[in-house]
This record gives sequence, C-alpha cells and structure tokens, in this order.
Amino acid sequence: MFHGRPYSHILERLRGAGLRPTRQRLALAKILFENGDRHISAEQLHTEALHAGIRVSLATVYNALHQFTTAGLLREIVVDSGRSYFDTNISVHHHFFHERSGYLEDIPGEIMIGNLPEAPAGTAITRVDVIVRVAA
Amino acid sequence: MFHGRPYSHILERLRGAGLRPTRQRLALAKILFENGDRHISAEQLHTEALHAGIRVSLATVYNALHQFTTAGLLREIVVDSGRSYFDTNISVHHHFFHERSGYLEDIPGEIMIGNLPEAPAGTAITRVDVIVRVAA
DNA sequence: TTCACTGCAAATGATTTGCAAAGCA
DNA sequence: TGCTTTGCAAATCATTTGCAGTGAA
Repeated sequence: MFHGRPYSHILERLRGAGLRPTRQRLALAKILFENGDRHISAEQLHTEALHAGIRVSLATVYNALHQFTTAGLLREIVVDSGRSYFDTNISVHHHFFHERSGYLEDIPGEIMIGNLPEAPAGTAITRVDVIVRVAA
Repeated sequence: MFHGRPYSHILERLRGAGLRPTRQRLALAKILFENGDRHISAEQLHTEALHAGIRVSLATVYNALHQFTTAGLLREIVVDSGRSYFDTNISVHHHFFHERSGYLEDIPGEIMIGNLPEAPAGTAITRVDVIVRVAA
C-alpha cells in the first residue's frame, strides 16, 4: 500500500523477534501485518500468499505462524476444535465467534471481568479469554 | 455406586432426550453421569469404557458424545486445538485451563462479566465462555 | 419387520516431521 | 563456509464416514 516504504518496519519487527528475515517470512509478515487486524488460519494465509505470487509451502506457513506466535507477534485463538486462528491484534481484547460460519470477530470496547478467583496453587494466570458465541 | 438402583434414572435421562437407551449408550452415560462433574475426551471415555469391560467402538463413543451434547446432557469445550473435552456440568460456569498439562478445571464461584456489548446485528448470544489460562 | 444403532476399516483434514536441498550471515 | 530455513512427501492424530451386520421396538 505504501510505495517507497518497502519492508523496513517489518524487517525490524522480525529482527527484533530474533527471526531471520527470509523471503517467505517477510512476505507472510507483510500479508499479516499490513492489512489491519486479522483472524487468519494457516490454510487461509497459505492461499493468500499463493494468490500474491509468493511461492511458499504450507509447512513453512505453519512454521512461520508458530514462530511469530512464540515471538509474541501473533496470538493463537482456539474456538473451534480442529482449526486454529491467529490474531494479529495482540493487545488485550476478546471475541465474538459466529457458530454457523466459523467467523471470528473482535469485541469492540473493553469487557470487565469481576470476581475472578485466584489461580490454583502453584500456577499463575497467563491469559484470560472471553469468547462470546453467537448464532443467527 | 448404588446397588439396587441400576439404570433407571439414566434410562429416563436418555429417553427424555429422545435417545434410544442402547447397551452402549447406557454404559457410557453411566460412566459420564455417575462420577460427579467431569471433563473428558472421547479417547479417555473410550479407555474407561474398555476398562469397565464394556465393548464399544471409538466411533460409537464419538457418536454418543455428540448426541448427548446435542440433547443438552453435555457441553463441549474447546481450549486446545486438536482435542475436544466434554463437560458433564451443564450449568453456567467457567474454566481454568492448565496450559502445560492440558488439564481443565472448573472455576469455583461465579464470574461477573460487565460491559458486554450487544451481539452483532442479526445474531444472538448462545453462550459466553471464559477460559482462564494458567501455567506453573 | 423395520429402522435406528453399532463396529470396523477406510477416509478425511489439520497439523507435524524427516531429511535433503537451498538460502542467509 | 556453516548453521538456518525451506520444500516435499510421508507420517500422525483426532475425528468422521460408508456400509454391512445387529439390535431395539
């Protein structure tokens, strides 16, 4: 979208995460991070990459998604058994899940959670997920 | 556990759900509903059934779990991609998910959720899931 | 008898893995 | 050059399906 401002910011992002900026990682990161907030599956990302003329294998897409997730650039969301979504919005927020279509959508605004009990002994909370399931 | 009170209540439960009380459905329901609140996977239930001396195929276990879920006797919980848990507690409640072990546990007490926005146009909320992920 | 239910084995679909070839530092 | 990363195809894992045989009403 921005001519004359190629990959530098994405390049930084990958480098900052300790990931070598290979051709395929750069291209995938571009699709992921230059199109606003997205909820995307591995298969979808692979398809988009091929459409964009990027030669990349599905295995590499899986690798990249997991590496990005581990590096904190993505967040994995599980709502539906047998399919993972990756969210490019890594800030604290929650989701609407459309049960019929499998469509995942950010919940606008902030949700307040009260009365949350302490984590079981010897554990600490790593994340709280709220999934509001909706149907037509 | 209760001698002299064999399957009558379970039988009723299945009949009430419009499910023919076959030998395998009765046996599986017995394992599921006579041991308090449980979070169980298909594979686990199958193993337990075999241990209890019940000849039942894994396919039938899957069928039964889905039929029970559709009938409202169970609730399916997805926390972990690639594995489904079924919860015998169908009242409104939420879960701790132990990320390392995959263990799922009820959150005691009630969680208050405020500021929940309206469901997207044309949809209605079917359920709200709160999953508190914890790690050691 | 009839139609639902079950078991088996094969099919499916998402994800992972092994390993040789190719690519970045 | 040396260590990563990639691609491919095969392997895996949970789950589903097709279909012939079995069982409940």
